[in-house]
Amino acid sequence: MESDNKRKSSNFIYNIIEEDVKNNTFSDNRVHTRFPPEPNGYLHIGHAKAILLNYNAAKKFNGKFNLRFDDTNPAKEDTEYVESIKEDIKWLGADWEDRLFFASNYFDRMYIYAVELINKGLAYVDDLSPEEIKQFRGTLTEPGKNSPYRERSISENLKLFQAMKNGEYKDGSKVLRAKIDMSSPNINMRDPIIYRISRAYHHNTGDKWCIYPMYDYAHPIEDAIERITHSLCSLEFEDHRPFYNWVLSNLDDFKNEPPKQIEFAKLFLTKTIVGKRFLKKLVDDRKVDGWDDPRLMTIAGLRRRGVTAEAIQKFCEEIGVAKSNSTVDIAMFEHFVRDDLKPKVPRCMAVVEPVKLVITNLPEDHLEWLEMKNNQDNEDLGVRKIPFTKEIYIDRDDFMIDPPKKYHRLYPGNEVRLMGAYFVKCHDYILDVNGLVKEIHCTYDPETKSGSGFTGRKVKGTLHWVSAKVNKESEFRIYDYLIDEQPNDKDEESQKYTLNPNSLIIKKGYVESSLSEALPMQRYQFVRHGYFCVDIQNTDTENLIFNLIVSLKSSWKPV
RNA sequence: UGCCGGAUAGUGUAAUGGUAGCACUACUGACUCUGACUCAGUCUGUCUGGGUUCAAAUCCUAGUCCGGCAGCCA
Repeated sequence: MESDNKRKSSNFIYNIIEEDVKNNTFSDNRVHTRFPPEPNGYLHIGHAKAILLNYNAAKKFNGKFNLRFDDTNPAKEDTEYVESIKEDIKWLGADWEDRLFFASNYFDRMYIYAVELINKGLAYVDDLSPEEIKQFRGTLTEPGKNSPYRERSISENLKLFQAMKNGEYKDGSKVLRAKIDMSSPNINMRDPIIYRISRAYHHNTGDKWCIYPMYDYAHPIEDAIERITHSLCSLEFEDHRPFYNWVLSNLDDFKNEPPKQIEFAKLFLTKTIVGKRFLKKLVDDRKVDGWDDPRLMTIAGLRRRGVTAEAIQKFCEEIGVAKSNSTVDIAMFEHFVRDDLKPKVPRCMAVVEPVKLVITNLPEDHLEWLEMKNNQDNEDLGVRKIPFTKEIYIDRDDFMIDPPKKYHRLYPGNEVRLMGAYFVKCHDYILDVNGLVKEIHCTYDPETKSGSGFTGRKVKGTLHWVSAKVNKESEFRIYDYLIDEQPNDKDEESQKYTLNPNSLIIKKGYVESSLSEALPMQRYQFVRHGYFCVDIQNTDTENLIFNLIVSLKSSWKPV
């Protein structure tokens, strides 16, 4: 739809690209984006925004999208993460085609470019210790001081840098720095370090290198080598942009059509922390069941929870993108999850907290197969049969002895509809020794059969139910937010948030017998409850495990 | 006390000098064999003060508030 398209197209990044295309800023009006993760952790919902933004920007302008691992710090990186990241991005639907790259594949060229900078008098080897470098850097309000090694000759720098590469110095004993301006008001321009010595084993290049380029130096080169046009990154790199441009403007290969760095605000969600430290600590402390625990907003966790890639895509499009930090209400995310699942999945009945209901005017061996549509909004999903018997289960909170006003469900003397079946009227109930309702006794009215067109009288409530005789026992994992209150950044930093002790509640109940053969990752709506997904690890069909994806909304508020 | 950003309903985001719109949330009501969905409606907004202009969310100016920056992390 045109208006739809127009609405989606309006964000400041698309506007910049559109302008560049119009002005032919990049030859042939090409557009080329990339997603550059460091393989040091799992991807989460915040990354999804960045991935899809890059991917959609390329797609929108008939451009290309690369996946590039920014693996310039072997101390923190691992192949395990490379694999999980590839899987997650593929699942999200961002297609890098044959353009999978690694920054580490450019190490040779980066070295040569560093030599070029030295030859131009734009880089020097510094022998200052880390502490000294810090001191010489100055502060936010005071300028830095030049290193005593700043004026070494080009030939000496060349020799020293090569020796660094050849492993002649200890880790941390020397660095290569860009020679810019120690008094710059932008600290990132105070002779930033571009190479350090580190003998860490690299997941890709092994022990070939003992010097590694720093992000600020490596990234513009990576982008330029891949001929990226628009290099999107998060807001905290805004201050780094001058150096990004400095690198490219001083390297002969990249003077033409250098990529443009554009910063945007990353995604924050209420009731959610996606910080790497936070996630890693939860996993390490076994507070959650691995990186793909359904309560985590990792891509893997969301996938296992049953959230669809389409829901995430739609959500990421709708939240838009801007330059101001903001926190999106988790309710918005949940809306798109429901919205996506609504027409797609079958609607069935499940009783999560069972209490027995006996239909006293039905014979003991009554078994009637009733036909139900699988999805009222999608006829393609067909119909199924459900067994109706004398004894059934309903959910405990659908019955009250002393109901409050406006309670539409079952109570003594009240009549409700059993979904897909008949009206039942409660005439009695039995309590157990603890005073808890043990059995509800009703009579049914055969004239009120579902689909019969009966209009004799109306009921206010319709209950879901499951036969007590023909059914499937199931486990329901009811998830809630991992954290109750939104912690501020400092809390996240110091791990001061409190975990919700009720983030996972396991309930045992019943589903319709038609779900007996449900397979892992199959999704359903359990009417009046929410959307559920058979757990991926649930290969034992004897014990079905359903993960709550998202509950249905409800305007019913018990007083 | 330095530099760089930012500020539009409760939340997120449009409007590129010309009717402040969309989505989510909340609340009303209608409908309902899901207290869902759907439909109808309501509440609520341009940070502040000046200026330019026929006309300002938009341009200028002075403030206020918020965020980021002093890793050999990215």
